[in-house]
Order: sequence, then C-alpha cells, then structure tokens
Amino acid sequence: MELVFRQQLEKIISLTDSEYEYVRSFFISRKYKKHQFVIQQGDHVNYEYFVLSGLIKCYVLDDDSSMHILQFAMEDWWVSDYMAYQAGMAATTFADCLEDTELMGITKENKDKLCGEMHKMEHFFRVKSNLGYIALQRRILSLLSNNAEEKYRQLFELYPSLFQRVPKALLASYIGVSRETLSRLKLPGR
Amino acid sequence: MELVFRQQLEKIISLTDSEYEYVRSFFISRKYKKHQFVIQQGDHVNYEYFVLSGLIKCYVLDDDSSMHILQFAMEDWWVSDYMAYQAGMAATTFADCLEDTELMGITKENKDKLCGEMHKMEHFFRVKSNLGYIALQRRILSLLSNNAEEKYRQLFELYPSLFQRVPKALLASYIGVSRETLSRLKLPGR
DNA sequence: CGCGCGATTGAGTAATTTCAAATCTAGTGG
DNA sequence: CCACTAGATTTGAAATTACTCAATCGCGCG
Repeated sequence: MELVFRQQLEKIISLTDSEYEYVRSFFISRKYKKHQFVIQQGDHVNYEYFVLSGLIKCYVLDDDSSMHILQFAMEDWWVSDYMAYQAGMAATTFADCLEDTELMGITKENKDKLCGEMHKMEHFFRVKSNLGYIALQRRILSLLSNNAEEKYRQLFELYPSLFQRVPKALLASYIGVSRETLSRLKLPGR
Repeated sequence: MELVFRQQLEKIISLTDSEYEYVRSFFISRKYKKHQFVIQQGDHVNYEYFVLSGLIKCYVLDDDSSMHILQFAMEDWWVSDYMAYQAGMAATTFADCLEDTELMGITKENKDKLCGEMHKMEHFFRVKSNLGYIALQRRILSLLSNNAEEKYRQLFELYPSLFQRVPKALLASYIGVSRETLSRLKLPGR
C-alpha cells in the first residue's frame, strides 16, 4: 500500500532505498473508518496528510450550517487545513472520510526539518505546491466563468472517478450550486 | 527600487551580499508603461515576474470576450501565466499594466537551476508557493460561500489599497459579479 | 416490509444579469 | 480657465438563473 507513497515521490525525485526509509521515518500512518473525522473545527492541526487509499471531503460550515467543499482528497492527494497547519492555529474546517481511508501524516516541524536536511524533498514539496497552485487557479477560473452546467461538466471531465464515489449533493457543493439545481442539469453523467 | 526584491527574499531567508548578487544575476529587469501587455494569449511564456513597482491585471477572455480576473499583482507580488510557464505552453491569459510597472523576471530554466544550486532559494519558493496556495483557497472559499456584497466587503478588508488604484468594474470581475451589481451594493468604500 | 438516504420534481421567490440610458469625473487641448 | 471627451459609475426595468421549501420517488439493506 505504501508503495503508492514512494511512487508519488519518485514521480518528481529519485530516492535510494535508504533515503526513502529516512523520509518515511518522518511520517506516521493512520487509518480511519468511513464517517470518521480527520480534522474538526477548533482542532489543533498537527498534520499534513498524504492519502494512500480512500476518500476525504474537506469543507467549512458557515453560520447557517450550509456546507462548502474546499476539496476532495483521494489516493495520491495531499490534504490538511493548510491555513491552520501553516500558521499553527486552530482549524476552521472539517475533514471527514467518505470511505475507509489510510493516511500518512507529517507534522510541520518534521516537514521543515526534512526539507532542511534533504534538498530533494524541499524540491519535491515546491513542485507539488506549484501544481496545487495551478489547480486552484483553474478552479477559480471555472467558478468565475461558468454557469452551473458548465462547471459541472468541467468537473466531470477533470475528475470522472469522483462521480462513482461521491453523492451528487457534495459535488453540487463543490461547484457552488444547490443540489436541486445540479439535479436539473442535462447531465453528462448519463 | 530593487531593495524591495532583496527585502522580499530576506523575509524568508537570509543572504550575504554576494549570495544576493548571485541570485540577482538570474533575473532580468523590465519596465512597462501603463496599458502595455506583459503577457498575451498565445505568447510563449518565458518568465515569472516579481513586481518591484506598479500594478498588473491578469485575466482571461472567453468566447463572448467577457473578462475574468485571475489576479492583480502589485508591489511584492509574483506573477505569470503559471499554467503556461510551468508546462512550457502558450499563454491562455493576458496580463497588462494598470500603471507604469517595473518587473524582475526569471525563466523557468534559470529558476530550476537557481533552486538546484541554492537550497535556500528552493526553500524560499516553496514557502511562497504554500502561501499562494492558501491565498487561493481563501478566495475559493469566498467565491463559494458569499453573495456579492460579502465578497466585495471581504476583498475590501483584504486589499484595501486596491480600491484606490483599480476601477470598480475590474474589482467586480475579480469577485465574479457584474459591474452594475457591484455598483448597487452598500459599499464599505464610502 | 419498511426505513433512510439520495435524487428528482414543482412552484414560488430572491439574487443577479443584461441591456439601455443617464450621470459623473478627470484629463486634454484650445 | 473652460469646453470637450473618454472612461467610469450609477440607475432603471425586464429577463434569467439559481435558490428555497416542500413533496415525491427509487432503491438498497436490515
């Protein structure tokens, strides 16, 4: 299972076995069952996670308790409440599992230490962060330019696998429309 | 003027004079007049820029030529068409100057080289990229959760200086509402 | 069989857009 | 200094899009 993790690293950098073992030692493993929370509002956010398997939804609840989905995280994705993780503050978001999920977690202290000691890993995280930035820019563009139907279609094209695994109401929340509106669209999904 | 650049670096890393000179040698200087384009759709995007002074708007035009603002870039900000810069592809966006603007540019090749040679700089760019990611997440959240008035108010609180320097119609485009709607809001701006 | 969750449908309402016109403002040339 | 113009902002009214609330449907599972 952890193979996935090493492969993820080796898409961007190359590692000897002993280097990998060293990197690995900075991470802890965690398993969660469906419906368990990985992060809850108010928690102290100690970890950033890499998803080995499973699926998580990250969201905020506002005053009237309506849900806004910040991201889904499935195999190969990184996830945390970055706002809180970065600043060492309490979480403003929730993250819970839509499926049984296996994670590898690293604290901010360990990440900084690892990056300081291994230039390669600093490089890895820089590249990942750049890619993440670009992905968010694309999403912003989609939110700005498209109506409900186009946003839905683009989401479908970008992450078709989500549609098998996630209730439609959550996808609606991800693209910022009501479940009813989404249900009324001419769907690409059938 | 270039002081700003060194200060920007030294907010995150420390540099000796000779280290700074070395870093500096990877960048070129460029000056643009108000209304000049820094990037146009279809250009080959060679540079990522740091803004020494001035103000740029980055946007896309869709089929019916309506404008969507991806970001503003003022003093201290980094800017490019990252999608294109990263992948070495043609620009899908435009960037033009709202004021006379001074930039420092670095090619992707030079950036990779610099990061490879100076761990410190790789660190600098990782940290900046993380902060950028968080800023975009915040913007996505604002787009998802807020109505026109709240989005406008939040923008005002986050970047009050923009309101002196940027036409309201562009701010409207940034938050994804029509200029008329923005004009009808109870403004915090007076 | 019946419960519960997810998805759908209908009807009325609210927010925002669009199109059009009027107003305001700052900068320019005479 | 004033008139003029281009750009920016405001206002009105109609049209559209999406939301909300409420009810119904469908299906898998105990």
